Amino acid sequence: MTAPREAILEFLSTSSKHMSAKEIYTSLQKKYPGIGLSTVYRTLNLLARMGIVTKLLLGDGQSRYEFKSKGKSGHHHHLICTNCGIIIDYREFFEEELQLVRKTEEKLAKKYKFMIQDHNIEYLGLCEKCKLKY
Amino acid sequence: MTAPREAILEFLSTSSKHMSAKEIYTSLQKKYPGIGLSTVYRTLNLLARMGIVTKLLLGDGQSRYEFKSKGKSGHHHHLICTNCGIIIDYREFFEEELQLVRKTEEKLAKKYKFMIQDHNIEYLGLCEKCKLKY
DNA sequence: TGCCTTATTGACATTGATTCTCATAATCAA
DNA sequence: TTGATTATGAGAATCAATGTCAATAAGGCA
Ligand SMILES: [Zn+2]
Ligand SMILES: [Zn+2]
Ligand SMILES: [Zn+2]
Ligand SMILES: [Zn+2]
Repeated sequence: MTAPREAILEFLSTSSKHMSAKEIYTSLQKKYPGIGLSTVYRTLNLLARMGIVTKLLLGDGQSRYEFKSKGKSGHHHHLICTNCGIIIDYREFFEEELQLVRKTEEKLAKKYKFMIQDHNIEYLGLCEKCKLKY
Repeated sequence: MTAPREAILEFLSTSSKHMSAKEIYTSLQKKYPGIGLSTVYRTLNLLARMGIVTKLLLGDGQSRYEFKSKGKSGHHHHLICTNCGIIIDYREFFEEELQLVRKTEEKLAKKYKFMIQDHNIEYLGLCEKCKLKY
């Protein structure tokens, strides 16, 4: 763990969610001048490969990253407005939902001989504001 | 519906899945020379906005598109190898999953005042081959 | 049918996020 | 220290996707 990496990880783990690489880079300049954009990208990819952060692909032209906090309180899925791009983290799973995910993972692992490591579930639609404007 | 649009839609609806814009463009050149790459992109975005094709963001640097065939036999979710990128469409555990998706949609719609239009569910892991090489 | 308005097309240029390159600097185990 | 190894930062390069714009095509109407 080097200083730039710690700075990035520390920032991600305390910041609000779903930041782009450039947003992270800019935010870090204030407290950590001199850090390079390349390092931000490299570190984010590294942390993603290590399973410490999640890389989100939301179709707005840039990847977004969020710290993957452990435990039930951290894990969540996304509700995304296809018009304005707002992202809502929701954690109100049905017990059934967790059970089903586990069961599906098992079945898929067996049938397709995959080693399943993660899942993404997202719902897309229009948020309260964008609903009105169609 | 113009000729280029029909060509793209016809191609997508009969081709194998998950094609990138450039792959679609190249494939069409054979049967439909003269079609422009811009037109391919414009048409894919149009069809995606119309809900006729699905735009997939898989993190390999380019969007992929698949025809969204109606009915239970068409709708599916994805199992993706994070190492080699292979994508498996799975359709089998559908009844339970569909019920749960509907129930979750209702709950989210009410709580967050969203109008939910679609969902993505994907499982990530290592495929049979990539499992061995870690 | 012929005319006119509007939408679409294709070639090309441009943008912009991400990755690459490479010389310098930090890390770490003897 | 010392030398081998890895990480860094500045800038260049890549390349998917979008924008521009003149030329075409579509579609409505007399
Ligand atoms: Zn919105
Ligand atoms: Zn989130
Ligand atoms: Zn694989
Ligand atoms: Zn598919």
